[in-house]
Amino acid sequence: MTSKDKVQRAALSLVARDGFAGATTARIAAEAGVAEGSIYRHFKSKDALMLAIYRRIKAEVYMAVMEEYDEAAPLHDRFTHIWRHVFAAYRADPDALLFGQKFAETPLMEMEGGQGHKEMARVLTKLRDDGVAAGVFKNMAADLLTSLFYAPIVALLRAENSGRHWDEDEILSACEAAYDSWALSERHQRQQKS
Amino acid sequence: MTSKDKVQRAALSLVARDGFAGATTARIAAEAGVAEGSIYRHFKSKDALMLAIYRRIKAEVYMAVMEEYDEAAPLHDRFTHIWRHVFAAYRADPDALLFGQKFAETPLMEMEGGQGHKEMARVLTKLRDDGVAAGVFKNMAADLLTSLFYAPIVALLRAENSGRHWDEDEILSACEAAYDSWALSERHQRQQKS
DNA sequence: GTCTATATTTGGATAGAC
DNA sequence: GTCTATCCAAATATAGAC
Repeated sequence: MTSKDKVQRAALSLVARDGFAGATTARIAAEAGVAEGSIYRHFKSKDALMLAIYRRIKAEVYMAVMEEYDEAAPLHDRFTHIWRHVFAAYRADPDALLFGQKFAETPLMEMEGGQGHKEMARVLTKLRDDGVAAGVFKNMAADLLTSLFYAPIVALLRAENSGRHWDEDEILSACEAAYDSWALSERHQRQQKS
Repeated sequence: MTSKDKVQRAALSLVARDGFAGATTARIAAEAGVAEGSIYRHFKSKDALMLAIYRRIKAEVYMAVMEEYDEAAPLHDRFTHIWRHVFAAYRADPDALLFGQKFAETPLMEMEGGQGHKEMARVLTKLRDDGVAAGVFKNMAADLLTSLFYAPIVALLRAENSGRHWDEDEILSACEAAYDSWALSERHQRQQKS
C-alpha cells in the first residue's frame, strides 16, 4: 500500500472513531506510520485530505451500485438493487459510513454542494421520476425520498457497529420499509385511478 | 435574558451555523456579548456547555410533544401527533435541529448514551410496541423505525433552512410517508390474517 | 459575577537536511 | 519523498482586579 493510501486509511479510521476533532495531523501520521510533515507532500492541507477521502468513498459506493444495474428493470427491482448495493458497500467498510456521516456535519460539506455525491443523487432521482410517472411512487421532493432511502441503511449499520447483528430477513424488511415510504399506498392508488 | 442564557444561545447558534470547530470560546463570548472568562463561571468546560445545550433542547422538544398527547388515541393519531409536534418544535427553532445533528456526530454523544433522549425514545418505542401488538406496524427493531420517523423531519427542515418552503400538504404527506414505512402494507396484513 | 490579562497546550503547516 | 525540527496562530482555561 502506497504511503498516500496509508495516510488516507489512517485518517478515515480516526475520523470514524473519534470525529474530526480527534483526528489531528499528529495522530493521523502516527497511525499511518509516517512523519507528520509527509502528509503535506500528498495533500496541500488537512481539509484537502478529508475532501479526497470523502470523494473516494462516494465514488466507490457509486461504482458498486452501478455494477449490473438495469435501468429497464421493474421499479421495485431497481429500488431493491440500489438499496442492497449501497448497504453492502458500507457494510464492507463501516468506517466509510461513519466518516461520511461526520463529514456531512462539517463546513466542508457545503463546499461540496450540499447533499453528497451528485451522481448517486441523479440515479435515485431518476428512479423517483420514473416511479412518479408510472403512478407507483408518491410525488414527493427527491431529497425527502432520498433521506427515507438512506435512513434504514444508516440505522442498521450503526447498530451493527455497536455489536448488533442483523440477519437476512431483517435486512430485507428494512429495505421493504424504505420502499413502502416511497410507494403510494393501495388506498392512494385506487384514489388516483378513480 | 440572563447572561448564562445568552452564552447558551450564542453557542447554539454558532454550532448550528459553523459546526463544533467553528464555535470557539472566543466567538461564543463575542456573540453573547460577554467576556470569554465569564463562560467558565457558568460552565466548568466547553464540553459541559455543549452538553447542557443538548439536554435542554431534548427536554424542550419532549415537553412540546407530550402536551395533549393521548396515549389511548388510535395508532395513526398518536403517530401523527408526535411527528407533527416534533416537526413544529424544531421548525420554531431550526438552530436546535442543526445543533442536535452536529452534536450527534461528536464523541460527547457517546457519553450521553448513544441515541439521544431516553424519554423521547421511550414514547416512540411504546407506540411501536402497541402497533406491533395490534398487527398494524411492522415488527421491526425500534431504532430502525425511529430513524424512519425522523428522516423526513430532518430533510424537510434542512431544506427549509436553505430557503425552500413547504406548504401544509407537503408536510402532511411527508408524515404519511413516514407512517407508511411503519405500517404493514395491506398485502402483508391480509397475509397475517389468513 | 464580570471583566482584563495571561498561562499553557496543541493545532496545522513549513523549512531544510537527507 | 520522507524525515526532524520548528514556527506561528489559535484554542481552552485560569488568575486576579473590580
